[in-house]
This record gives sequence, structure tokens and C-alpha cells, in this order.
Amino acid sequence: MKDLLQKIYGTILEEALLNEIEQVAMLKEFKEGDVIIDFGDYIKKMPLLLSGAIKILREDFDEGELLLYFIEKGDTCSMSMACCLGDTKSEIRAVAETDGQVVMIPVMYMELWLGKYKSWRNYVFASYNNRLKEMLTAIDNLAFRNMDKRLLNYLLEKAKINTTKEISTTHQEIAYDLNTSRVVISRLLKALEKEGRIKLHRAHIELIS
Amino acid sequence: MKDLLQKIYGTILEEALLNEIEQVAMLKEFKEGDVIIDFGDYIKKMPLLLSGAIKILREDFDEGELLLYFIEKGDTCSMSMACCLGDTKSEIRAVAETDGQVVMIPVMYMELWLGKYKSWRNYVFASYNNRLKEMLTAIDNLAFRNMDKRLLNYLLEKAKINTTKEISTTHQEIAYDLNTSRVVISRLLKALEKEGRIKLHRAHIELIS
DNA sequence: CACTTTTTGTAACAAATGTCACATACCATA
DNA sequence: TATGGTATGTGACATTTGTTACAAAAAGTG
Repeated sequence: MKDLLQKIYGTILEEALLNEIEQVAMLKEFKEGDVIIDFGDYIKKMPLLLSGAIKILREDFDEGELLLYFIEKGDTCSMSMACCLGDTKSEIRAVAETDGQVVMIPVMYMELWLGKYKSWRNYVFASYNNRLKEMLTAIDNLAFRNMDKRLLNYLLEKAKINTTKEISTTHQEIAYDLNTSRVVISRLLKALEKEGRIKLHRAHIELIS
Repeated sequence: MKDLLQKIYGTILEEALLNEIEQVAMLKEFKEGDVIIDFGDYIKKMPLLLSGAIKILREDFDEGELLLYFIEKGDTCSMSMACCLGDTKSEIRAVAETDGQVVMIPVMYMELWLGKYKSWRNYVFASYNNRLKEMLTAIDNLAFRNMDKRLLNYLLEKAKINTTKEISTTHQEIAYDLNTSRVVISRLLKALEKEGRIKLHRAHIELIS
């Protein structure tokens, strides 16, 4: 664990802090599809992502769902921090997009370190800021773009996260993430294919760049 | 200024900090309609709202606009903090909803105090969390509700902020805030009136509760 | 291979929102 | 009170998105 921490966080967090982290943190492995945090969970630990990717979803009371953003190695989930510090239930769901590893840090340390380490403060604020920005991007997409643009963005994001041009997912999955219906997605994907931007296969979409 | 600060922030910030604030902060008055922060501005001061209300808008490149949320006395604008700390341009526009007053705190103090005062840290984090929550609410509205619901929420919010059931605004203004067209708003308002939820007058809407 | 399940394609239609055109009402003020 | 600007009302129609229903293709399984 030390090695990974060092490699990913070595440049932004000071040595002494890394040692503390190593002492109190718990390593947790996850597999693609695992629900890491669910809507309504109480969060008592703050996650630092070491490897893999996680998607963050917002859920509506009557079964709607919407992808907010992805987080990658070196990121943390600000929404979790928010819950930790505010001692409230989780407002989001976190689902593993790929296999990966996180270290979990008990809240009391994360608070303690805020006073103790400037690098920690900087990291925490930087994370908040990243998340705010991604929320703004999500809002931009919802407010200003039609579904076809949103779909294309989604595919590009997903390709980036998985570092591949081959996206393995079904139309239904996409529809869940974008909070629309499968038929709509099939229709728009077909249009994108006709434009020559993608190639469709069963449970698998190929991006053409 | 000391009195107002004491009254609004006295319960959450410690005495010593209030004194420091008084020393370095600048009081700024604003009038309804004033653009307090504009898209692309560099922010070098953090605003603490003493009185009045401010609306925070997101803007799209090709002229679209969307109301994100309102802030009231005792609030600060996390988006501004984000800009301060990240030293980036403003991603939002802040427009005075009513007359009011803010104190502006130079960034260097706000950073200094993060290490020095626990109450300041708590306040700053609480603000971030509030803003994240309001962004989530904005996303919920966009993703899960139709325009009629959004419009009704908007009217209720606006009434709450101005502590009145008489809303002074034009259909066009509402259309800007909700990023739609005036015709759509007129149509939906007329429907709300037929349902007996509101009464329409020229440049003025009356909520019936 | 026969059968089932999952995934995709597509038509037909409904509902929500956007757009254009123009009429009418209200207000200010010369 | 005549006039011009601003605000609202409304019909007609386009576009986008949502819904239902059903067929066909692909993959999995005994």
C-alpha cells in the first residue's frame, strides 16, 4: 500500500502525512459493478482512490438515475467528504466502473489533518473544486445540450476513463446513466452510426475518431 | 459593520476571528440588479453576505443562462472560494436579487485562517457542503422534473428569498433564469393560473397558498 | 440443434418544449 | 389623449424526447 500511496500521492502530500495515512487507512479492493456507496448510506470514512475508476450517480425518489461524473486514481469523492463532515446520509451512489483499490480514512483523522497539514488542506480543497467543476459540467450538459450531444459526451468520457475506443455496455445501461429510455438511446446511436462517428455491435460500441 | 458581523456570524465564528475580519474586510453595498461577479472575472476576495440576496447564474457560450441557486445572509459563495483557492476565472455570474451588503475578505487571510481557526474551517466546509447540495438540487430539477415543476419551484424559491407572495418580474426574466423561451413561460404560467395556484398581473405574479 | 434470454431495430404515436407570427393589453409620458 | 414601448396571450407548427408494441438478431444453454 505504501508504494502505491507514495506513487500517486507522493507529489502532493508530505512525507509525514503519508506515513500517518499508512498507519490508519484501510485498503479495500473492489470489482467492476460493486456498489461502493449507496444512496442513504452513512459515511464514516473518506475514500482515496488508488486505482480503477468509479462512477457517481444521483438518484431520484421514483427510480430515476443520472450519472454525475467519474472519479479516477488520485481523486477522492467530495460528496463523501461532505457527508463525513456534515454527518448526513449520502446523496449519491458510487459504482465501480472498473476493478480497483481505495484506501479508507476514518473521518476523525481527515479532520485532524486539516489543521495539521497544509498539503492535506490543499488537497481537500482542490478535490472540492474539481467536484464543483464537474457538477457544473453536468449542469451544462443537462441545461444546454440535447440528448444527442449528451450521448456523444458520455461515450467520449467513458472511452477516456477506460482508455479504449471499445465501449462495452448495452443501450439500456446508457439509458440509465443518462436518465432516458433505451429506445431513445438506440435511435440516437443509430444516427451517430450513420454519421460515421461510431460502429455498433452487440453490447459493444466502437468509437471512430 | 462590527455589529452586523456579530449578529450574523457571532454564533458560528469565534470572537478573535470576528475582530480579525473587521480589521481586514471591506464593506460593499449593492443594489438590486448589480452584477457582483461576472463570468470570467478573476476573484481575489471572498464575499460574506451580510444582508440581501444574490442569485448565482451559469452561462453557456452561446448566450444561454441558468439560475443555479440563491444565497442569503450568512452565506458565502463557494464558487468564489473555489476561484480564489484555485486562482482561476469565475465560472458563474452573481447578480443582486435585492439590495444588500457584503464584506470582502482578501484571499490570503481566508487561507491563513483555515490553519488558525477551527470555526473558520467549519464554516468554510459547511458552505461548500451547502453549495454542493444546492447544485444537486439544481441537477435534480433539470434531470428529473419538467418545466412546469421547475417553474413552480422557481416561484416558491423567489417568494421565499424575498419573503413575500408578490413576485415582481416579467415572463422574459423567468425565461432567462430557467433557460427557456418567454412563450413557454407564459403558457405554463397561464396553466398555473387556471389551476388557481397563482394570479397574473403585469410584471408581477401573486402566489396563492 | 431447439429453446430461451438478452439485446437491438423500428414504426407509430403521445407529450413536452421550442419557434414564429401577430394581436392585444398596459403603462409612461409627451 | 395620442403615441410608443413593454409585457402578455395565443394559435399554428416544428423538433425533441418519451412510450408502447413488436420483430429480428445474437448469444447462451441444455
